[in-house]
Amino acid sequence: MTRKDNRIPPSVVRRLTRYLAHIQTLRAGRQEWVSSQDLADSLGLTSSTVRQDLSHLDFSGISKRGYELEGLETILARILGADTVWKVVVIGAGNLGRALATHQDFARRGYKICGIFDADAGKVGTKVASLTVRPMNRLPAFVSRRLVDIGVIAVPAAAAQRVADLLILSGIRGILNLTLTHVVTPGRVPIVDARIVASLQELSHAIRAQPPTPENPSSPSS
Amino acid sequence: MTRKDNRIPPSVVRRLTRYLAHIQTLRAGRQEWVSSQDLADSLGLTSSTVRQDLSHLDFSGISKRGYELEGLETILARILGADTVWKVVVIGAGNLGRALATHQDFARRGYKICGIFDADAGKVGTKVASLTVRPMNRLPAFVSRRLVDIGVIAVPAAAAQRVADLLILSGIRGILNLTLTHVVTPGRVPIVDARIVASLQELSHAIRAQPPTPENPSSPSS
DNA sequence: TAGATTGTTAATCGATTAACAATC
DNA sequence: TAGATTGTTAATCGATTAACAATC
Repeated sequence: MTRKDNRIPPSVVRRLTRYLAHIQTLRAGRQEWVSSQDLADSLGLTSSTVRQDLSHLDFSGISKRGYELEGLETILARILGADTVWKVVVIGAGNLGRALATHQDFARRGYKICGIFDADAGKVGTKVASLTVRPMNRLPAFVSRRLVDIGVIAVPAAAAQRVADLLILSGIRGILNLTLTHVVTPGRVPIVDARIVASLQELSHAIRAQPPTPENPSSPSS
Repeated sequence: MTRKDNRIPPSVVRRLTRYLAHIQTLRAGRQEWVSSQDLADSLGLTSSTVRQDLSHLDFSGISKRGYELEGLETILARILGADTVWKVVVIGAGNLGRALATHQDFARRGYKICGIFDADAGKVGTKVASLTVRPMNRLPAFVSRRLVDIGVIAVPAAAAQRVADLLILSGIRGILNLTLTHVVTPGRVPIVDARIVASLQELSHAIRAQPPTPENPSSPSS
C-alpha cells in the first residue's frame, strides 16, 4: 500500500533528485532492480530512510526483489519534472550566465535555454552559443509570449531582487537564484537558491573544523 | 554568556553564510547595528532562530541595540573561512569549469583559482583567462607542491569519482562537487555538493506542486 | 519452504519556535 | 525610568532510524 499523499517534504524531494540520478546510472549499466539497502549504501543513507522516502511515491517495491528501476525512474522523473521540457531564460550574460546557457547538461536534462538577457548595452547583440543576448526591456514580452517557465538569475547580487521582481511581473513560474543574496518572492512563485560561493564557504568551514593533523595545518596556506 | 562550543550544526552553518552575505550588504549601506528581528525579516526566518544561531558564535549582542555589524562580520568571516585566501583548482575545462575559473565573484570572496585541468588533450594548453589548461597527470604534483586547499569537480558525471580519488590522493583538503553524481570521500576530506541540475529539479517539483490556477496550467508548455 | 526485503509503526534524535527573565 | 531586545530554557515540531509483521 502506497501513500498517494501529494505533499512531499522538501528534505525528501532533495533526496529524490539523488535517487533519480543514481538510478539513471544503474540503468545505463543494464541493472533492472535495486534494494533499499543497495541504494542506501551507494548514497550514504540508511535503508530505512530510502524506504520511508519511496513510500511517498505512488509505486511499490516487491519483497525479496526490491524496486524495479524502469518504473521507479519513470515515477521519479514525473515528480521532479524530468519528463518534460522546461523553457528557461538566463538573466545575466557574464561568465556564469554564459556557461549555463552553453552547458550541455541542462538541455540534456530537459531545461531548454531559450533566451539570455543582459542590462549591459555592450553585451546586447553578442552571441552565446546559438543565442543572441537580448536587452532587459525585452524580457517581459519574451517570457509572457513564449510561456517561459523558469528564470535563472545570474546577475550581480545588487540587481538580483530587481530582476526577480521583473521576472515575476512577466509571469515566470519559478526562479533559480545563483547569487548569494536572499531574494523575496510571493508564495506562488517558488525560488531555489544554488549559491555556489555559499557552498565554498560551507566547505571552508568544514575544512577548518577538521581535527588538525601535523601534515594538515588548520588554516589555509596563503 | 556565549557558548564557545566548537561544533556548529550543518543547518546552522548554512544559515551563517546567508547572515554573512546580508551583513555585508547592510554594511555597504553604512548600517552599524542590526536586531535579530530585522535580520530574520530580511532572510525569511524567525528572530528566535537568528538568536539561537548566533549564540553558537563567540560574540554577544547588546540588549536594546542588537548586534554590532562590524564585529559580527569579522567573526562570521572567521568561521566561514572568508578571512583568508583559499587556493582552488578546477578540474574540467568545459563551459562550467571555464566559467568558474573566470568568474570574478570567487576571487573577490577569497577563492583563488590557481589551476585548471582537463583530461582532453585537445583542451590542454588552451587559455582560460590568465590560466593555461594543464593535463590531468600534472594534478597530483601541482596540488601537493602548491598546497592547494580545494578542488572543484566540473567534469562529466561518469568521471567524478575518479577525479575525487585523485584529488584526495594528491592531498586536497576539501572538494566541491558540481556534478549530480554522489561522490564518496574518506571522512577527513569534506565534500559539498552544489548540484545545479538538482536545484532545477527541486524547482520543477515546486512549480508542479503549486495549486494550479486557470492562467497557470500545471505542466510546462512544450 | 526459508530467507530476504518490503511497508509501516513507534522510538529517537535534532532543529525550530515560543516564552520569558535578565539587562542595557 | 520604561521599553526593547538579548540569551537561554522549555515546548513543539519534523526528520531519521529502529524494529518487525507481512509477503514474495
